Order: sequence, then C-alpha cells, then structure tokens
Amino acid sequence: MAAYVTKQRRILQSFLEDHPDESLSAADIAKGLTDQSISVSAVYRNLAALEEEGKVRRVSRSGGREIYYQYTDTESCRSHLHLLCKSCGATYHMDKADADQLMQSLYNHEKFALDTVDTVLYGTCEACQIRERMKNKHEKA
Amino acid sequence: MAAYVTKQRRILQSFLEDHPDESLSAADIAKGLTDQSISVSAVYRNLAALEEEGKVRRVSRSGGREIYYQYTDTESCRSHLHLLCKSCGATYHMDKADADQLMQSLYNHEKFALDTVDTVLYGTCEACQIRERMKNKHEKA
DNA sequence: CTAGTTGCAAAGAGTTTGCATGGCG
DNA sequence: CGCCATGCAAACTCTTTGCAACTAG
Repeated sequence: MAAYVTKQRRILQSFLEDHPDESLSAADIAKGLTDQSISVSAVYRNLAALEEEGKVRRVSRSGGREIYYQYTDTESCRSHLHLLCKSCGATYHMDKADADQLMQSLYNHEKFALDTVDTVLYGTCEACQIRERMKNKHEKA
Repeated sequence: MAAYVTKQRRILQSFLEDHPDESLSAADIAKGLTDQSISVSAVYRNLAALEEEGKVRRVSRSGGREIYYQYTDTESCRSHLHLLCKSCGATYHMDKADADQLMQSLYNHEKFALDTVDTVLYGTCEACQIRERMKNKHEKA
C-alpha cells in the first residue's frame, strides 16, 4: 500500500504535520501546496493512503456538504471519541471516562453499540464560545 | 419558502412518509419515484426545502462519502440526539437522560457545547448486532 | 531492473442552475 | 392573473482514473 516513500508523499505529510488536528479540505491542502511539486491527484491518492494507514481521518460537516481531512500524529487516537468544533474546525479528545459512560448507557438503554471511529461529536469549543459571545455583545451594542 | 403545495411535492413527501427514519440516498428516492411524475431536480429542490423546514435531516456516513436523507414526522425530534445504525441505516433517538448527561459532562470537563442537530452517533443497532453475530458463526463453521 | 507513483488530462458521479413552460392560489 | 415550481439539459464541483513517463528500493 505505502510501499514507496516518494517526494510527494513527504511534501504532503510534512504539510499535514504542521497542521495537526485541523480540519482541512482537499482544497485547503492543495492551496497550501501550490509551488511545491505535487499534483492534485497525488494529494488525493496519498490522502487516501494515509487514511488507510489511520494517520488521516476523514470527517464531514453539515450532512456531507463539506469534507475535511485531519492529520493525527498519535496512535492513541483511534480509541477516542472526537469532538469537532464547528466554528474553528479543531478536534478534541473526549474524556475517556465520559466516553466509556456514554458507551455504557447507550448499550444498556438502547442496546446500541457505538462506533468510536466513525462517530464525531459536533459543537463549539470553549474559545469559540467566548469569541461568539463577544461578537454578539458587539452586535447588540 | 414552501409557498405552493405542488403535485411533485406531495409525491415526494408521501414517499418519505412511507419510509420514516430510514437513511435514503438521493438515488434511492429517485429510484423509488420512477414512473411517478417528478423529475430529479424537483426531488433535490424539494428535499432542500423540506430540510429547511426541519422535516428532512441530511446525514452522511464514512466521512461524507455517502449522503442520506431522513424523514422525521415528529416535531420533538430536533432536540434529540440521534443514533444511526451503520448496518441498516435506521435512526434511533437517544434516551433523553443519557443525552443530557452527555451534554453535561462534555460541558463540565471540556467546556464543549454539543450541537444536537448536527451530531449523529454511529454504531450498530441491536437487530444488526444479532444478525452479524449469526453471520460470523456461519462463516466460521 | 521492476513495481509502485506521478502528472496530466479526460472521464465520472452527484448535484445545481438557467430558462421557458406549466400550475397553484 | 402573478408568482412559484417544474422539467430538461447544460453547467459545475469535486474526485477518480488511464496511461506513459519517472523514480524509489
């Protein structure tokens, strides 16, 4: 699958490493990589490869209208539930105990087996809540 | 927005009413409506209108690769967290108390304000878990 | 050397849109 | 009657693919 470590792959991966846990669209990535020698097709192909390797996670917002790629360096990530801020696109890890409790209650009450890889919880992170509160205040004034 | 109640709109809505809480792709819907007088564009346009009205919810699976529409008759739905079975596509409502507790812990521990409209929890429902267990048993045998 | 990878451009899938016609109220 | 919605086909966006040239190992 990832037999060769090509120049293009290194370019992409190093770009992603500079933006860990951010939500990047394919266009964002392509834009960040203009003037570096990598083609759009290579971006897509390597993104797909990295996704299979588990280093890149594909998420979507607003029911699939927007698609983002997120690079995650750490290995520990796969078992965590992820929180995605709709405002800034940053990803957070949910507290392990909370996640376990959620899975327990889901299983106990609805017999639903939660998939931690596919599930992403959307909302607003603390920084963005504050920012939005300030914006609202200004608008009202 | 939904000024006129046209024949096509009635066709679509009645089809959706026959498939409540199911995950239907645009193609599924179009297929189910061939030989009825409604065009693809009308399907898309009315789907978008129904979504704005809150009667249809757009969800996606596998990071936006697949997009589904779900019809929800009830009004009470908007405040619920939804569980989506990756296997059969059915939607379930999460127990209100569990949802509240989840939102509380998220807020207390990571100051994260969960958005119940955008968030969908993926996993496997009870029926599909049983079905998959049986399948595995047969494959091993 | 030889198989995986690249770039390009063409092909595809899925969805949206412009415009003339038709239908709801 | 006037405005909204429809159907059709063309346009669009995003992504994938075929193929010859290239390059890592």
